[in-house]
Amino acid sequence: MAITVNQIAEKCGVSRTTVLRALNSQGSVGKQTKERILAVAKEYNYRPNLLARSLHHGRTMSLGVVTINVENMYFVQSLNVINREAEKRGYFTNIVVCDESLEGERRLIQGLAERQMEGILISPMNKGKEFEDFLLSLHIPIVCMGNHVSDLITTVQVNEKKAAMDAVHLILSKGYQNIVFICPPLGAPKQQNIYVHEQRLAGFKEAVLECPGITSQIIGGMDYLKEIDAALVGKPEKKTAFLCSGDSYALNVMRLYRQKGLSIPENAGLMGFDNINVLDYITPKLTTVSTNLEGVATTAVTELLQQIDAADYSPKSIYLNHKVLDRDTL
Amino acid sequence: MAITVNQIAEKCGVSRTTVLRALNSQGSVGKQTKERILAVAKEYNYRPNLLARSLHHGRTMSLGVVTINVENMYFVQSLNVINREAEKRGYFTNIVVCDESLEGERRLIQGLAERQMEGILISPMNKGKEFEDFLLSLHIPIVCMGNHVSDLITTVQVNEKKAAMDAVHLILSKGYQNIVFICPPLGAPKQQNIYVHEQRLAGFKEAVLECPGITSQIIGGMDYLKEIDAALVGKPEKKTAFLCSGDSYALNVMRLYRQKGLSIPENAGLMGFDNINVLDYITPKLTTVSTNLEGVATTAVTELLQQIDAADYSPKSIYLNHKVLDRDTL
DNA sequence: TTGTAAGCGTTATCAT
DNA sequence: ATGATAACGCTTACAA
Repeated sequence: MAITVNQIAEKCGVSRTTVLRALNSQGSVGKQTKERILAVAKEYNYRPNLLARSLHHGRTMSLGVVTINVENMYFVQSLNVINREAEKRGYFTNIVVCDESLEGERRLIQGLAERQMEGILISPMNKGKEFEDFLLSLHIPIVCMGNHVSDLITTVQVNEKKAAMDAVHLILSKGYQNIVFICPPLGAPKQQNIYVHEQRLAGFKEAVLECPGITSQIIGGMDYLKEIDAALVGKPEKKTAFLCSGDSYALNVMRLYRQKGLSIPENAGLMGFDNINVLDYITPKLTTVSTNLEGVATTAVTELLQQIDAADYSPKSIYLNHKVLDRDTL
Repeated sequence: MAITVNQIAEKCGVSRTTVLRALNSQGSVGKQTKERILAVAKEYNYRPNLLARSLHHGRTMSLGVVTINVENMYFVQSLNVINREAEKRGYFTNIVVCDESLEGERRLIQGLAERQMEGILISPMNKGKEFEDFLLSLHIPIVCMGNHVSDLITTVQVNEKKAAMDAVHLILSKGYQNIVFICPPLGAPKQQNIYVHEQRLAGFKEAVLECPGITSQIIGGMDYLKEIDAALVGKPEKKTAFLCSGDSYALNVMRLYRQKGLSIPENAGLMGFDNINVLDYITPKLTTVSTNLEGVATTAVTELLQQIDAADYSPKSIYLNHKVLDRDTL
């Protein structure tokens, strides 16, 4: 469709080499010839074929990013950061979305590899030995964000367990005596990677155990809204707070309470996780934990680029600091 | 890095042709040879280089999508739809984000073209003759969503003008006598494409003109929150509603009112545009106009694929129907 | 100043 | 059943 170097060469009656020299202004080309070549290139709107170029020198200068269903908002806000950071270093960013399918994620990663991405950023939904082997077998620099898959792959995350413990401590410091941990991903199929949520669960359990006299409960699965009522039966005198393993779950709880004519935090405390952008628009302001999505993304890109550049890179586990945001729902 | 057909051939002491036949199980290959080849391919994890393949037969089976700053939420929700639709037809989707830079948008489009995308989907931020010429000069199938750039490029949109008129009529039907149209993009640099918002403005003006006795005002620019107070001076007895050219602006107004201790819709009516996903979490439920983002996205992909397949495709203007959502803020 | 030739990895055609 | 050869578009030695 577009004109090629060869065609320009033919039209101008010179060799491709000369055309190249003219286009890239390197080496020496006769003034007349150069003008003629540039004129033709412009007229036919020459545009280099980057596939061919990449094929030649083995570099695409492109990174692949695999995103979960963007509607989930979690992680979406990292995309800008990733893009900006990569662009600074001269890389092109290819984002693909896997629409919450385990198999889809694998296929997309494979596709990115076949398209010769120089590195891949991923917040994996898959897990397990087989998936780990798959990733390793690609022999491509990879960095995981959040979910952990392998010690041989650099993972950037926050210390989720510690974060959950801090959350529990904050809740207790406000005088709550009953804590319900809401973690829908626990109901996900076993093959699915819910490392982040498992860590939060672990932190929750440990923190609660340390405090005798506190009652607690765990709700997993996507029907959590329906289980909330049952959870409160028999604890009339206890001050209850919900700790949700993700802000959007907390927002759903908030909506449910509103629908029932109850209010937060008067009738129950509420706390989320992640500090997603939409919270700006929500009232009351949700108490939550910032898991520094932007920071994780930036670090992940930096780390990925290092891995691409350095022959002797060795995989790391990087923990960014989280921050408890004490706002209005506790 | 990864092993190539040539290397397999060498290792097995056969020609590439034979290797290919074995890998693709076409043509006939000796049983022994085939086994040997497959074994080596598996051992070294052979993975076809799609750049090379594409270079050969001139097809990448990939679409490019250019997204504005994803934090804006508008349009983000289309990404899933686009991806799903493209995948159904066997296409790979490459998303890139331009981070609200006019120049960045151009560079990315160019980059996608150089990477031989077979078609490009875009909700353009640029406009004008020069940009139009740029797009046309690429000689690649392109479909615009929302913003219009050229009659020679298929554009999928809703009738924004009509939608704005419908919005005004709804507001008036509720007894409001003063309407403030809030449209921050009007303050954007002149080179920026704000076609959608201009259409909404036009619809607003026309609808208001038809109703004598109604007072109205237009606030443009990003400082709209600061101008709201001034706008209400001298209209104490008039029932006022804000019509915002985008849901997020409306959410900001809502927040402002809340901060002042006022409430919506008691102290003022409020209406948005687009029906973005986050509205699900917001109370009171924002009255708005659904501009069918998903529908636009689906249609755009379908149209783009048609354009890729059919040699005789001719550009269209496609209008999807909008829907006024009469909810709780009027 | 200009050109020739080989190569990147894949595929298709035509031979043996 | 297997191979040789050319081609896709671009780059880079190495000549002339």
